[in-house]
Amino acid sequence: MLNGWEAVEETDVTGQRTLEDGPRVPKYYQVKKQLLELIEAMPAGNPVPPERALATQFGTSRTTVRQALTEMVVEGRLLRIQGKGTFVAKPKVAQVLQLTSYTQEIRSHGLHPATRILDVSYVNADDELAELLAIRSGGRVLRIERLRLANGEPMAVETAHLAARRFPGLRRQLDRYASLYEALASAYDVRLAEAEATIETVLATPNEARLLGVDVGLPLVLHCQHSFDADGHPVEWVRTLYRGDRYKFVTRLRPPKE
Amino acid sequence: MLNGWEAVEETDVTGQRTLEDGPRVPKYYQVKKQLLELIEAMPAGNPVPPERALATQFGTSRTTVRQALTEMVVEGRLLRIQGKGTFVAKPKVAQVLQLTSYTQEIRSHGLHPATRILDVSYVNADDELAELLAIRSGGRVLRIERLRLANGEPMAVETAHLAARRFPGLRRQLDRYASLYEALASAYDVRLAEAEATIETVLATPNEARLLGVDVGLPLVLHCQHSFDADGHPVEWVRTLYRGDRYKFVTRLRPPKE
DNA sequence: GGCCACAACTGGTCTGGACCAGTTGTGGAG
DNA sequence: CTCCACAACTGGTCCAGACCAGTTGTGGCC
Repeated sequence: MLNGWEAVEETDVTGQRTLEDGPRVPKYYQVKKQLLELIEAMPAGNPVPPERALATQFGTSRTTVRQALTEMVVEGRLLRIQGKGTFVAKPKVAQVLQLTSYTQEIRSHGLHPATRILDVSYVNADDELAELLAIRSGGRVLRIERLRLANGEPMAVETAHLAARRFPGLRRQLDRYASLYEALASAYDVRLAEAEATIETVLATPNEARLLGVDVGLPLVLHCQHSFDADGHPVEWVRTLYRGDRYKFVTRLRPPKE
Repeated sequence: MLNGWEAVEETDVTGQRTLEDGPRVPKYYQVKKQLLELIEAMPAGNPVPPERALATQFGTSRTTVRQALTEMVVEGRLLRIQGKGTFVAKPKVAQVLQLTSYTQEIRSHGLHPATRILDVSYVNADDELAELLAIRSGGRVLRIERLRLANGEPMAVETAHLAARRFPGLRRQLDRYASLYEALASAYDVRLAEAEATIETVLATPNEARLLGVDVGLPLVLHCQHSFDADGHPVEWVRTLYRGDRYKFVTRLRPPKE
């Protein structure tokens, strides 16, 4: 009777019952279905019963409950915080795939954007990066690592790479302007005209998990963007890790050119 | 000595050793790092030692090894088949986000495309679908569910929805042409001009897992596409589930219109 | 009321084991 | 040689338990 969860009627989960006359469905998936029904009418932020209570309620092991909960966390339906509990998650943010600044994008969702600089340093380009930035192998590259937040909450880790030779003194210019794109436009008269991007699923390393405030192994969306100016010269290569549980992406499609 | 794996020198995993003077790193993550090194020089298709052998080799439990392997499967580095074993996976297919047919797209990767029709039926549109297709709520919609394969291997499950009223007799026309888009062009003089798409991470349900030949809970990429003709009228709404371990997506970005 | 220690609670990791489900190999019979 | 039954192997699911790590509540002291 601690949180009132014990008062919920006990549900028997029949692991062997099929959903659609097909082969057996895992027991944890049955638990997931029932949990989805349970949270259906709950507003974002609403607490969900603790794992141990759910295990008792469903008459199953905590491992099985955890597996169901984990899937719902990955899909962005639940938010799990060690020591605090499990809560119904906010809807995903729809990120438009276009060349715009993070700040503008987040503001368009009515959220308050913030950025924390994690590291700014010069590194030497390996073969791959050199080719992307059209510099010689080993050339100097400015590397800017940033944590992107919305309403104080980490949403993405972004690492930008720009050729030092093309943008001399850029590191110092960063202090004068509100954003990298503003610095490029004002100090170097360079604006992004086009980019090529790839998107794929990766899992959070311990480092990334720490930065984003998530558990190790949570699926992230890796977005790598290769940007060009109006003359077609490469400007930057940016690698961004978005929380897969917090984002959906929107884009416009056209037929291929002949 | 069954497969020669026992001859590999035993590695001691120190779960408490930190990677970068930060907090502890999970033991399974250490195992993952070592497995990544192990498979680094292996070609696609190469077998990986069985879980039980790896558990012995690393001096850890099978659960811990499984957790590491699972992450590598999710990331598309390994392919796991029940009863057979675990193998180094093929590189991801880079899918360009544009309006083109599945067949053309797969062929451009030098793979052999195939499509299996799972279901073709008329359904009544709910409010949301009706709005997407610009028909009244409850109106008739042709629903086409297909399994997309490459070299005989399932890659995606696709469900297209089109307004029956706009395309009378489309169901019968499907038998005359090689693809839906060809049928639309030839029988109705309709070509897709533009589409709006969303992309997000979901996990395979038991049904989807069965169709795609993967395990329940594997992360998939959900791609929902709302397509229009040259006059801006909606043509279709398509929901496609791609294997997140097999695909990366490519797109072109431009600045937003003022 | 504020502070602190401790207990109780929460989720995260790991162990060992049992059992299920799919694949492959082996031996015997025809 | 082929076929079949069975054993051994593979990965998938589930259990119970222990322990770790973070959060919150409680009671006692000032």
